[in-house]
Amino acid sequence: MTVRIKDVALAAGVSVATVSRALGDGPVSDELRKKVEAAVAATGYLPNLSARRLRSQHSHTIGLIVSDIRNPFFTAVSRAVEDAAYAVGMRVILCNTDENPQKEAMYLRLMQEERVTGVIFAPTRATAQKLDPQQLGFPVVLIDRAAPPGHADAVVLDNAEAASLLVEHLLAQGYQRIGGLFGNTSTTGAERYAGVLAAMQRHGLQAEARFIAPTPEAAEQAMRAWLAEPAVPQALIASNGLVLLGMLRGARAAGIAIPQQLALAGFDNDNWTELAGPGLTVIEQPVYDIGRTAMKMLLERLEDPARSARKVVLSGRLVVRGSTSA
Amino acid sequence: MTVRIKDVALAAGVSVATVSRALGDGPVSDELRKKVEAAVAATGYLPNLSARRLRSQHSHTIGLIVSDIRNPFFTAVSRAVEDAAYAVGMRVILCNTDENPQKEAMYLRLMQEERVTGVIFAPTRATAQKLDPQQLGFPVVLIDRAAPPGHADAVVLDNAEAASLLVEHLLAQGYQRIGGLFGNTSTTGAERYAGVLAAMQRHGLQAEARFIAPTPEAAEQAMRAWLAEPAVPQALIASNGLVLLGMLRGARAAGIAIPQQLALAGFDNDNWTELAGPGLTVIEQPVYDIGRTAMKMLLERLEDPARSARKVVLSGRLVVRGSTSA
DNA sequence: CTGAAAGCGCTTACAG
DNA sequence: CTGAAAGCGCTTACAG
Repeated sequence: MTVRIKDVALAAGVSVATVSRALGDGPVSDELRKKVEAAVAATGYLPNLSARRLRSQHSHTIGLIVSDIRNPFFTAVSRAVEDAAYAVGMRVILCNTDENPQKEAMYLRLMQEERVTGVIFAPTRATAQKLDPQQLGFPVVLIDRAAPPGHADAVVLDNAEAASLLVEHLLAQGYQRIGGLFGNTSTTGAERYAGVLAAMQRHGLQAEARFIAPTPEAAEQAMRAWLAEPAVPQALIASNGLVLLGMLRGARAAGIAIPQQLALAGFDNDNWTELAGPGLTVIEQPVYDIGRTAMKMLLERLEDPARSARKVVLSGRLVVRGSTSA
Repeated sequence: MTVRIKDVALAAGVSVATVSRALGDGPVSDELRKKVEAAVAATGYLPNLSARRLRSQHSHTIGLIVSDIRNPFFTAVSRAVEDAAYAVGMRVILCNTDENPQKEAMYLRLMQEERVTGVIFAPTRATAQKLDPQQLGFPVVLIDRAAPPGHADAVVLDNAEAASLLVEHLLAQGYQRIGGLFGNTSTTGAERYAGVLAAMQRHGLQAEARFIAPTPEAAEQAMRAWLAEPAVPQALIASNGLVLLGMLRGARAAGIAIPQQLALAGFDNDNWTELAGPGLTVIEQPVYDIGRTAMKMLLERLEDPARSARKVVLSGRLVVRGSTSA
């Protein structure tokens, strides 16, 4: 039925070894290479990748494990990872964990069964803490979220710097009472809160933080609840784009005018932040660059498995819009 | 180094065949099954999926080929496909073609080399026309875009109905001179234009259409050019969310107030359409349902390869917002 | 229910 | 440069 390398060899009048070499980069005379190419064309041969992987012990496959591809941050990262992967002849297996440690464990196990070349992973805090790339059997590059120092390669945003940009901007606009909603499943939410707090404290101020599941739904609910309370901060910060979306919806539902009654800002320069109302002030992450860099680090790690773990820290860019103009 | 099925057999004191059966659904006595399970746990055995695929001739892998995962429509479809696939023990290979027939050909070839179980595909018009699932060697379910009738299974929106909903709404609002920007790479843009035209003609009216590359950039540019001309329609329709985004940006850049100076509507209920300005009137597609249905059709096709090609047509929902209130 | 053996389709030492 | 042969790690008839 389907044509195998043996059939090509027969058609070309050479051995299967020669066909294999001609298809790869093996040493083959021009004459035989021509014959093989003709036979491949004549038979319509297509190599069986499973056989190739089994025999060569190279899967040429990497795993990309994120919480939800529908988060525009991960969508963009994923596109970058796939571009970079296909460019070097690798396949990508995409997994959505929904911030669920059990799903993370399941997919990590799947990655082992696939004998992947490596994995790019945005883990929950719970999983990041007990992650041991050594015993996983493949290199891991963390994105967006960091593990304990020295544990794994990582590409992250400079959260302290970005939070500081946001806080300094808000303070310059005259806001003094600043708070925020932060995701509670990853290190990222915690780091961004820490950055906000540190920046505030440099000015002798406090920050009021609440931690929630990093979804629009949870954020909207928390926002409504907060806005119903007596003393709401003058400016609120969201720890990512999904939270920011929920907060905006919550503010609108509560009839709160932005920025007249409340300033709103956050992380992730998602499409809608430019277009909603007066525009939302955000930290733009270099999303494509994060994915591309993660892939690059993975390839470097494969080149040199022994080198010490390194963390690439990228800077965000403050995009000022109307949502924070007092 | 890595533990193979042979090692498990040795540890359990049984044959490799028994281990294989115990791991699968083969007939094994409770006693030996227990032994095997203990040996698997003790050795930390993880099956090699490449070997399993090669031997069993089942890849348990499906391909998902779309133009760009960053289009929220495909993002949502992809999530649905992946959920459904993992639920039945299948892997998904995601490919971005950028509406480029050459990339489409390359990825279809890759799918053949992967010996995929099937493919879910949103092809360009060029590729859809010459697509022959028979000689591809695996079943194909088209999404968003149709092929010539009877050629392949497909899950599509009822574009004529949706376009009609949009047009009737605009007419009811008092708009008579209606036009639009439509994507020129897929059947979808053409079908949505045809739907708009048909609905207009039922009222004895014409529609002014322009065809462009379905990207925000191309749409913004076309929009700016259009708005600089003397006679612009009273209401404009976008054939998808990316085009709509570009049109809104173009209108804003030109200082055109929506809906006061121009009504704007389109396809795809992307997040930002709810939040931008007065809100944009759109056709909401059942995005998750499209992905899930495509996967379901693929599984049915695998069950019954002989059944005739069928097309599932899903209805869109009109979401009226401020962008079309005269 | 169980095991020995063949074989899925390749790549890669090993000889020449 | 080329070929014959081994073997990657499994599953699955084939016997018993």
